[in-house]
Amino acid sequence: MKKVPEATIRRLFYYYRCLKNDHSESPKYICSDTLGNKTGIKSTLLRRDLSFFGHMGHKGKGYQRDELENKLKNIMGIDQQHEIALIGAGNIGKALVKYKKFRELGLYITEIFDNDLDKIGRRVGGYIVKNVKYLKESLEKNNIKIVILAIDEEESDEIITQLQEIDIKAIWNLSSAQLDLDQNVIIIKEDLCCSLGSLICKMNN
Amino acid sequence: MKKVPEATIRRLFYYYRCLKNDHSESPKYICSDTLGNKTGIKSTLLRRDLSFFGHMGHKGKGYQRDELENKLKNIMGIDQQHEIALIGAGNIGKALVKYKKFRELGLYITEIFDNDLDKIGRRVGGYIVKNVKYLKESLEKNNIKIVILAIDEEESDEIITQLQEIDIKAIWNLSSAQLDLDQNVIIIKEDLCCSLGSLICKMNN
DNA sequence: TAGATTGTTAATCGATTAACAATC
DNA sequence: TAGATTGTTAATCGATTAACAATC
Repeated sequence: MKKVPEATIRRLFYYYRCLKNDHSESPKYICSDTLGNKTGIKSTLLRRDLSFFGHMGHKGKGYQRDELENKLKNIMGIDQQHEIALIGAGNIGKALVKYKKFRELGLYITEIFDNDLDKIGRRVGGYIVKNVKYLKESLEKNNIKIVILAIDEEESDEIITQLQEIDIKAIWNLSSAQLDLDQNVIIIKEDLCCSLGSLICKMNN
Repeated sequence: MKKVPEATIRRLFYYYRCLKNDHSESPKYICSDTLGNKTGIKSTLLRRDLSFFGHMGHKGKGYQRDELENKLKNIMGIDQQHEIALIGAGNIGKALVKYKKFRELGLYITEIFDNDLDKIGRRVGGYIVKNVKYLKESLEKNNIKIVILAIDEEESDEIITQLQEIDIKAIWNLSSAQLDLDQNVIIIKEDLCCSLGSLICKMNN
């Protein structure tokens, strides 16, 4: 099978969410034009995206809603629950713990770590913030393979060194730190400062 | 002058931040190889990016640090302060108000709005949450042209209609709502659910 | 059969990389 | 002058779009 492009992967979620949120249910089928309009993605691109995963539609009819929703869920791996560890119990970290929509996707933050003694031991969204020095031990014990990194730059070096020693599969990096880990750890970087900065820059250019 | 590519704009901020945070100052010049390594961007791409804005470097020497930092600041438009309005005083919104790094860039959230009566009137990070029905009035009065949208999906339709009537320049859309506004409003969408969802999807593919 | 719509192939567009002449 | 490094041009890569044959 051909390699699925990065850009396609990012769009799968939009298709999925649109189907999930659209409870009008009644027409059993939805065509690429309709789903494309709702998600703001051209229908031809949508069809191409979906075709990477085999024949998902029905010629002359469109895509069967339930079927497509379930297939997408399965492809994205959110048909099962995932436990996630959060490193950094600052403002952003705390907001993420309380963010309901992750849970709707079966994504649960069940461990919270920080290196700030003021934060360790406190309760955030029902979980007690642990000392980051127990990170490795705790992730291995609970078999957690996904990490959200929401630390401040100042704390980063120490924590990045620790991360290198743990067998994790994926990191959602919300910090400004640049991670140079093992090739086979999936990393998505979401740099809020950079994003807002780009907005101002675009305004100016 | 040639149109600056989207991708270039996003990278300018990395170059800028790297220079700003690197207080080792001592060598007056930094070459594209060094700055490229620090930011994780190939030096040839970096040079191409910068060249869109004229001759920024000095052949045989590299880029003069202060000069480049200031030019970038000027190009991005963060050499002056910007006031920003936040719509949505939920978990994410509150975290953004308290986020120090925006202020370091001269970006200040000075108005906060919500449509939830429980939130209106409360204080978040020193500012009182206003009723979103005063949005237009308040932004015009204070001449605010930049909006951060951090609302829940449920509230979105009403608020988006309101946004259409206001003369704003840029929106940083952290909600899952799809905005179809005037062509000349700059919009950057940062969809946290989609981003974390893509991470799980990449793990699976 | 006629109409609708998918899935695929080729063409286009945009972004990155490689190569290197210009020049400090 | 020799070495270093920029800025630019051409080549490559990857993503989107247009066109359309296949088929329900």
